Amino acid sequence: MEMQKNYDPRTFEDKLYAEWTEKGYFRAERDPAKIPFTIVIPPPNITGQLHLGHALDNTIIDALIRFKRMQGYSALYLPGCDHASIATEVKIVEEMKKEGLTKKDTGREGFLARAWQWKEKFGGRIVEQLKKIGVSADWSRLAFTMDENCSRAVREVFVNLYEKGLIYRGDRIINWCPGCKTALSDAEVEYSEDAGFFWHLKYPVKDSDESIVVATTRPETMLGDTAVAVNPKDGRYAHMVGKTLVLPLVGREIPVVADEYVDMEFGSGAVKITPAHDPNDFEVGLRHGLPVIRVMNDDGTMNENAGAAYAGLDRYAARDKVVEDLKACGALIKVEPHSHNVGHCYRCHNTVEPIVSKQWFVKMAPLAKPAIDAVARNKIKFTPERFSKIYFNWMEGIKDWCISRQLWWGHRIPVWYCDDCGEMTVSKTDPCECAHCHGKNIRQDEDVLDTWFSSALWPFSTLGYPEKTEDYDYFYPTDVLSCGYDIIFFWVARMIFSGIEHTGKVPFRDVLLHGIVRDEQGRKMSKSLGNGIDPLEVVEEYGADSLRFSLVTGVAPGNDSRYSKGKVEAARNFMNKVWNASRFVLMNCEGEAIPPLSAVKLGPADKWIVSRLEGCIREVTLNMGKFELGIAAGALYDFLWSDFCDWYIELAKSALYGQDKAKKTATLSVLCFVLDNALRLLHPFVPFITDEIWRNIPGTEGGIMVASFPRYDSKLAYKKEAKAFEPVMDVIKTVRNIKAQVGCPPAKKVRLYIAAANRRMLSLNAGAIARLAGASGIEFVESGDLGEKTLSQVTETCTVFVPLGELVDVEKERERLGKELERVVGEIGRADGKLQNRGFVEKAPRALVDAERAKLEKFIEMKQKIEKQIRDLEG
RNA sequence: GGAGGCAUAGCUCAGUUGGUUAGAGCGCUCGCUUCACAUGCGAGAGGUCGUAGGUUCGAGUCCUACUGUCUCUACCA
Repeated sequence: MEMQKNYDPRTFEDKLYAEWTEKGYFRAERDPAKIPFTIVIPPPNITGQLHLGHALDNTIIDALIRFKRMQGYSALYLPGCDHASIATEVKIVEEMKKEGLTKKDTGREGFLARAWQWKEKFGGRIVEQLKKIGVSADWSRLAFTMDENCSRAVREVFVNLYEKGLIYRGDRIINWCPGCKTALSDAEVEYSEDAGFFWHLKYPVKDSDESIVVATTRPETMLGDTAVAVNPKDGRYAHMVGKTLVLPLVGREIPVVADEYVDMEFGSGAVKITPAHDPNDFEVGLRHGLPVIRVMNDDGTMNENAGAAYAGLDRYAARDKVVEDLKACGALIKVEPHSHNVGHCYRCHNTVEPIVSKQWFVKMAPLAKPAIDAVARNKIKFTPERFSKIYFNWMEGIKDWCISRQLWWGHRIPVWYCDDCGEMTVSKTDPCECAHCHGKNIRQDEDVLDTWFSSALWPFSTLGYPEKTEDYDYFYPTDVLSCGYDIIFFWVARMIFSGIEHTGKVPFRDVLLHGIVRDEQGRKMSKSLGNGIDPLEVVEEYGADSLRFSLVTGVAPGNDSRYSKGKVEAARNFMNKVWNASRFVLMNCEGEAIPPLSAVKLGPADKWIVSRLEGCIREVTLNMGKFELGIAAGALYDFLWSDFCDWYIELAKSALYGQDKAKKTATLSVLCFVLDNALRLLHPFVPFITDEIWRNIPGTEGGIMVASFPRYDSKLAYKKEAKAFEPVMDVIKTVRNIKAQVGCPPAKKVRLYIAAANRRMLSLNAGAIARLAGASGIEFVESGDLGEKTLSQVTETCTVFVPLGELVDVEKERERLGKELERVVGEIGRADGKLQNRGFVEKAPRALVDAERAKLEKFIEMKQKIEKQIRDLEG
């Protein structure tokens, strides 16, 4: 094969991917002779395109899958996409808005038709993008959260949970997004510290001069107040409990109640109670049988319960008017700035409102317990381990999960209401009559399920659940779940309790978490900052392998990382290095018969590199097993660049260009052996370049991705021999060092004298030493008494002497040093003169004076060194 | 309020169960158009491992406190 001088991934990546697909390398077979290894993709949303987070996800997973596949497992990487109910719906609504359309205009059917079109377009695009980065997923099993299988699983799970009493419908305080006009789960709310105000309000006691002061950050909610609460232990208010207050503006009479919830220390110690618009107040309301008065509409405007003066006003306009009116009637005592945490919708970022609403919930306590146990008993292991604490923390305090969404795109809730008898029919299949009265007047619930409800089933719904399919039997439970730590709550935790509840098994044994890929300055990538990186552009410029390698190198599990062009360039340079080392090996193999390693006699250098390779195989294998991909990749980088390229290839040149035919053949055999193994080790990380090169190595057959992963073997460790070879490298390094110290060009040939206790290894490799150190000849001596001036340096095993005359032309060197000394002395004079000048020292900026002093010191030091060099030269 | 991460070279980060002289990439300095590669080669400079204690024969690594910083989580109206 003719290899180009420079690595150019564009010439082969697409070609190879097509070939892999065509040959069916990605397809996972249910082979009873093999052990299955399964990872399901964290399904990307169909909302847009791939970002670096996906690239990282998929690089990690693909590396693990390729590793296991090469180790002989039946490795299944199961790909798919998520319908992303709310996220997609928001996007489609935005798109429609540009055309002047609303959901009302299209109606449910029309909207869903549009959504499916969207899915076709963007779902397909994501798949193409994943292919571009080399993902070896089994595309024949491509799944979608709303495809037939997954939808059936959703129905099955919903109905089973309902029948067990673990799904219920009720009026509860939920997070309402007035932008998306839907309920949200707790996990879907993002909090941020926003600047606001604290309004202190005075509520008068009925038929009395007394009053009670309460404070609020949301004054408009006072229109829905149905009580004021104080702590039962609070002596200040003991006499007030049971009295009646008159709610300003509204005129409603509300009681003063005593409740433990109230913190006596905070504020005035009295709290206004708005059961319909605050989760804590709702609980207080339940305990005291208070009315629940909802004063806000779904779109964030006030409703008729708020009173004629406010009905129809937006919540913020209503707030202003309420404050103004309270002020006018003297009920507003004071206003103070107050910053507090405000919840925002994770999709549209509007401020969410806690609102009482009739929604569907999953009862979490019974589900959380076994899910906690599974991790506590190590049936599921988090990597890094610290995330199990975060998981426990969340699971132990978990509240019921609000699963209904007032959206259209998603799995419609499988509940039908009967207009005749008023009963509910909950069914896995669409019923045509009421299960209770058999009436035909049934309507399906309008709402859909939280998108994470279906994602929670992903590891088994994609494998055929609830059917007991062959895939399910063979591949479930899956092995590793890898994703970013930012979706532990949304996804990982829910898969764990769902898997245990519905399949009786933990859905995976290992959870491998990675961090967030940030921008060069450490900021999160986001649309609003415009600092996002399109992985496809990186692939276009540097190739998929460089992107993949840069994403996993120097990164520890669970830690955030920064993307930078520099890192990708470093990875690209490494690819180029591998490319050229391979080119060197293959060029030298041309026209030669290469015997296997076992058929040749290995020299010291050969055993050294084989030993290093063995160590590398060991390190890579063990670290892949521990999910330490960064360490594994780093080990490969060092081995290939330093050990193989910088040392072994250079050492090999003596043999390759020498006269000893057997030695040359043995060297070629070693070069091929090491390259073959190194490429196979590297393949999980950088699949394209490794395959492109590997197939050209003499003796290899088929594609590298179905070749076997190298096994470490202590027979190849050659520990003693590798150690014995080190003095050779020490001598070479020492000579180079001496030359550099005196400014002798590395290529200039010098004679060497070596005093060593053990000469055998050094003399055996004299040719290599001469070549790599740039020596014209090597002579072994007993001591340093050589009868000529030399520079010497001591290594661990010997002393190296280089004749001074060889290093430099003494006359020329003396001249050069003289000039250098002259220059430095001049500089000293200049700097000293400046510093002697009082005006400069007193008036110039301090930093400038300091800098000048530093310069002077440096030049004086240089002068001394040069003078010493001249003295040494004179002898 | 609760929890967790991070703090190591100028910058970005590795450092696996505690164990020789703490590493890499980029940047910097010096020298190289050496026949695989200038996307390169050789040689360097640069670190009191955040602070203070403790455990240990031995601490970047384990423990405690503190400082700085980031994140998650709950929420006090």
